[in-house]
Amino acid sequence: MSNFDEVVEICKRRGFFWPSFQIYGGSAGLYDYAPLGSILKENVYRIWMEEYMKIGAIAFDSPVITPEPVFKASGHIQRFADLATVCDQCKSSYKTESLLADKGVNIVPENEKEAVEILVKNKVRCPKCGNLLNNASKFNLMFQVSSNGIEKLYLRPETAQGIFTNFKLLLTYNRGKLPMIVIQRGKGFRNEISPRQAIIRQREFNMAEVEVFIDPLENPGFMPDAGEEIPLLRNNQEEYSGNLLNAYKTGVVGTSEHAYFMEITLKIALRLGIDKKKMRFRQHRKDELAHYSSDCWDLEFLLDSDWIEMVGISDRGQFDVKNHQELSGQNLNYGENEPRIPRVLEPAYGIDRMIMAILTSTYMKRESGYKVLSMPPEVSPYILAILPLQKKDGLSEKAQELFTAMRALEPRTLFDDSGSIGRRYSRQDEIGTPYCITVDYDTLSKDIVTIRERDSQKQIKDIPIKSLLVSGHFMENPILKLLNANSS
RNA sequence: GCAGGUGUAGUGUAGUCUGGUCUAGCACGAGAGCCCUCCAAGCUUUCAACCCGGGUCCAAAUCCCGGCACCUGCACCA
Repeated sequence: MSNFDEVVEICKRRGFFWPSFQIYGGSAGLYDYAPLGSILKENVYRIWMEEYMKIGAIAFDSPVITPEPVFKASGHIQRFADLATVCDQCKSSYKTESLLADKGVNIVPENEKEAVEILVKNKVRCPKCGNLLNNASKFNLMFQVSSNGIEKLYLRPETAQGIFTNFKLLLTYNRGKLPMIVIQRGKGFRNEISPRQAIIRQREFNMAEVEVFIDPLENPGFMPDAGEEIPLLRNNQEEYSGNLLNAYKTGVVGTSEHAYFMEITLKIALRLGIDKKKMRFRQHRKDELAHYSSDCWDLEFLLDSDWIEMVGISDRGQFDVKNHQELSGQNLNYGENEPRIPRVLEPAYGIDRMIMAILTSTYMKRESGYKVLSMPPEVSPYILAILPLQKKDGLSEKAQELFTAMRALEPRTLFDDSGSIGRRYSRQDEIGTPYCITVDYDTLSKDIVTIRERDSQKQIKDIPIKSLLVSGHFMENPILKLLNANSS
């Protein structure tokens, strides 16, 4: 079993995620977040939002169902619906556009009919078997929603357009000032031909997008600190390793704002517990850039031996706002004396992929073979488990009593009295709970408990219960500092 | 979408080739209990599966067809 397979096995068994609708045989590319995963996902979103609010972001939330004109303006109707050609001899399928490009025909056909005409006229053959090709069919990567039959509606493939279409209102809200950072979390939908690798490639997925609106005439003043070093792979294949300030200064990253948001992104990934040794930034080649993008750096994560895109930080320039202005006829300019279209930098986060990165980064096996998810406490679904040393002699009841009191203070608290104490610790290790409180005979006589830390398996004994039953986050309890000092 | 492979309790698997004591075995898991003063110990006991539909046959987990799902490769990945 690969590392990835082992993590997926834990996730299904313990309840991080499950394939959806299994009683009807399942459906490709759709996953449920199970009880533990649902909490984990919220933690990821919370941390993401916190980091952006620290730099002044404002929040937004728009519908997933979106009328057609929005995607006409954004270019998704044209560029997101590919024409596909299938060889009727060997059944291989191709993107019609690239077949034509290979033949030296640089026309993007508008519809099926035109595509067939061009294919036949140029005698395009199947690259595999040499058969003459004569068909084309439209494959839309966006899901269309049926409605009254007049208005065409789509499920959004990205959350961004909801923000762009509200640029004017958001700008007013922001007292007319740029730069303006708008964040939105939510679902995105893409009709993937072949969804794969559990929650890595789904048809419905969780996104967290940021649109940074910048005055094209002014320096927005975003400048990275000399923070963590990270490998950067440029689109000319040159590799650079350094912090993002130097990456900007040496011209590896084109603008200071691009470098700045790359740094914020790296900071979030590290806070989530994703292994720095398994991350890199990679710049898109010109031919792989999205239709709206002029430059893009992905934060990638190494999953077994494949690099997976987690975050795309894309320079969308004036593309979207400009197109919405043209198509809607609304004035979307910024500035009174010298009206101008803002330009946009977009960090877009694939939350499900980040979750997979967290899980595979923090997964480890003890020498005994037992498995641990050593997630940062703020990320793990539960922070605390209350465990009686044994079930008998009133220990279970005493633990239950403490649990009820603790859970009122720290809701991310579990109780478990089944099996043996070792088994209970192990269960908590496997779902990433960083701290266990053990109720033993001293608890009955002296109201003191033992705290056990997940990664080191170290314990501190003789903790008075009343020092735990204090308001405020459990994570900030000074007792834990003691434990961390002891275990290091 | 194409080609090949696979599909057995919550998880991982045995059995499939060669149809028949398979009323489907094992391990982990989960539940109840016993035992136990700290890292999945042991004991008793319970729960739980042949992906779905059709066909062949006296008889199908096993063979055939269709569907669905998963895996690998190709293509796709805004």
